[in-house]
Amino acid sequence: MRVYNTLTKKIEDFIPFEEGVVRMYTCGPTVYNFAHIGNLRTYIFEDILEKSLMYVGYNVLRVMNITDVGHLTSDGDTGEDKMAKGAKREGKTVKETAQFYTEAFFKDCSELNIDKPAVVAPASEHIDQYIKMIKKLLDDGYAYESNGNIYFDISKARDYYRLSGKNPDDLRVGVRDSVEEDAAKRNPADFALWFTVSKFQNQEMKWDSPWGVGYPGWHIECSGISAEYLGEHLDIHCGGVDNIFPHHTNEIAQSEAYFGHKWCNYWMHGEHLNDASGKMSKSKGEFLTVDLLKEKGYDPLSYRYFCLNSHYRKPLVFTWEALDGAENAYKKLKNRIKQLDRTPDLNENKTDAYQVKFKSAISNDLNTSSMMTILYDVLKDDDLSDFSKLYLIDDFDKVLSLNLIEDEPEIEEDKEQEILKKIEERAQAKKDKNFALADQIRDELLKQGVKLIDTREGTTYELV
RNA sequence: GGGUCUAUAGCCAAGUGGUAAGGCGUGGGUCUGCAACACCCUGAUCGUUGGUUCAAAUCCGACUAGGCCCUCCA
Repeated sequence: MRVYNTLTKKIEDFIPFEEGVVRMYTCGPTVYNFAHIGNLRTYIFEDILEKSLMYVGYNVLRVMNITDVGHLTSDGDTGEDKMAKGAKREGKTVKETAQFYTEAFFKDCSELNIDKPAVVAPASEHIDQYIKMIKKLLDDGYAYESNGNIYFDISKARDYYRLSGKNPDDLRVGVRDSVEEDAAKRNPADFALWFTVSKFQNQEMKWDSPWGVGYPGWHIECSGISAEYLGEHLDIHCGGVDNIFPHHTNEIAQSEAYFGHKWCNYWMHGEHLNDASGKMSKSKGEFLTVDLLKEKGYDPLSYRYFCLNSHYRKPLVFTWEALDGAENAYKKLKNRIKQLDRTPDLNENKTDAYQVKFKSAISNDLNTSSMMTILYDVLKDDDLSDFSKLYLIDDFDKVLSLNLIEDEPEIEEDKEQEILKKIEERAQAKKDKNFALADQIRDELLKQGVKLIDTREGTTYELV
């Protein structure tokens, strides 16, 4: 399997530390509001990655954090704490808010067929782990205390900027107006590991620590949780591109300082979903959620299809027109599959070749678009029995997760008789050229969820 | 200002040096009482411009346009 590694900026062979096992960490959501479909794009990518790894034979150990402790509300560090603001808006405690949006997040995921990682770790439940790490970083001289807070000294880190490719001399502190410089830091680029003093004294969630009552910095959360569940070597770390700097950069600095060796070999980042005006955000433009798509009558899986037709490392522009196209294509695809004959008749030597092709699409840095093409090739192959097609589609769907094959809905005996009777009546009406009656019967059945299909061999039906 | 990514038909998109996959849409057609379904046909020389090469969408340079990041947004 070959993947693009942000660390080396190259597509390289994937080799895990332990043969056959992949330790994978994915940054999870901050649960102060609903996720928008742009957020979800990244989770779709990670889901495809996990399933692809399993498809080619790896055992995947995957961990995701849930950020439920204080972070800031706006893009800069002004404003209220995100969690606190969310809670206030809802008239709930921070904990209740976190709970509510965590559930909402996983509900969205499930509608998009995104599997829940084996371990889902709320940041607020791993404070001891962060304290343990921070202590060691202080002991080893990587961190220092200043004005009540603990900071990481980036000058001690090995090649701090290597993930982001940035040049420290060119970084500007406070490029965005809303960002203020923290005078307590030795180097403006140092970052906080533990706060006891901050602009947000009204934190609802605070914990005791050797340095006083306070709360952890954002970055230590992922390093801590990852260390706790996945140990000192990580194979793949994922997230959105916006996390490359500073979040992942800081994670590398902390974790490697803590372990004393290289920590994670592969860094993979999902590109953003943009709208016509650029980056999608919760504060601007239409707030696109899975629920909104459903309200507008879309199948959430049409959005998954839309994402799979593109590549995770390419920015994708969302328009309703594009989603319409995806929904149309997705429905057509499912419809074609539905019409395949399920009589067992497997053509093994032919299916193998397609599976090899599919694997090579996976190996090509998760080329989902090619995977889709192979799927269409299978459907079009006249030398393949319907059963073989279904076998392959079912196999590919382990990665694609588009519910391509659905069980035939069970139908009761007398209900079936009734439908067949109606079809008879309609056939007679057509014979008599009584098309009004024929159409009426068709409409009535459709209202009951029975769609008639006229073919040369006669009329059949399907349940919709 | 710096970093980074992207640029292929109306839209999504494959392509990793040998003369442009696939999907959606559009238009035309077959089938049909009509419709739906299905099926057939239908389109681009690859942002611009230099260069390397027998050969470039594919490699290198410049330019143009756009996205994202530069302290807590996936």
